[in-house]
Amino acid sequence: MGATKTDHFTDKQNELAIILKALAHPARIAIVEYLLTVNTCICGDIVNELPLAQPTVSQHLKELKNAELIQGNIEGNAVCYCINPKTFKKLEKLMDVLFKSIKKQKTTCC
Amino acid sequence: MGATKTDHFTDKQNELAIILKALAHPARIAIVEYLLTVNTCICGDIVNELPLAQPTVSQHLKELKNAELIQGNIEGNAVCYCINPKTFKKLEKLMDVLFKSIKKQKTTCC
DNA sequence: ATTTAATATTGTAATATTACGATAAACGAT
DNA sequence: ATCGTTTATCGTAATATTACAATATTAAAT
Repeated sequence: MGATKTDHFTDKQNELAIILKALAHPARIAIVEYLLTVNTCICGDIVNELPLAQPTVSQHLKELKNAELIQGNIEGNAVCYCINPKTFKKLEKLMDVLFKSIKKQKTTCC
Repeated sequence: MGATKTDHFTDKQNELAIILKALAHPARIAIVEYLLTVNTCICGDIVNELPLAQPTVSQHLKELKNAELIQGNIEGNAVCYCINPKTFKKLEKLMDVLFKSIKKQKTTCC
């Protein structure tokens, strides 16, 4: 016990859960929003922007990168980060299925 | 250390993170999807539907209820659950801001 | 009043997340 | 080669999440 029983759920359910989980932290939302305003920046810029220590920011960046929500390219001794629109589009599609289902529902509740 | 530093982020960032976190588990996505197909059901139906023990399902339902993604109405000795469309619409609006920003971005990356 | 059925809560073990200091690794500049 | 800059990783403490057995609660049925 303790670990999520991913085996028992569908691939789509697990995939959506992984992307949502990567976004489900205010620091990571802030990073994404920041990247959307500046388009591109190095890790140090994000460290300056957030009220968190450098290793913490680095860890959040790693999680966003693992979920493929962002991309990091090495530029000399710095790393240039940016949004990976592909994953966001995938997320949008998955969420759209949910949102459309909700709009189709007629009964409010029991 | 250990706890999320919610104080340092905006209300919107925290609000979105809380809703996403509530959805960011395959079991809870499965519950939401199931509720969307049946519109309304009692807790026991969800327990039968999922590969999880009754207390685990009850805990997931509580989290979805805390985030106001679902609603639970007492019906005799059973509890009738259903989707709360309001929160999903709020989520859709918050996500739409992100998705639109991504579409506006011209530069792919560094 | 007792029994049955449906949920919730409590307690707890296993695991995961969050945060950061200390340190390492990688590169450019001197 | 050494130094400064930038980022990642390691180690670790605090906290949160996930899961379930056992138990409690609630209400209907007998």
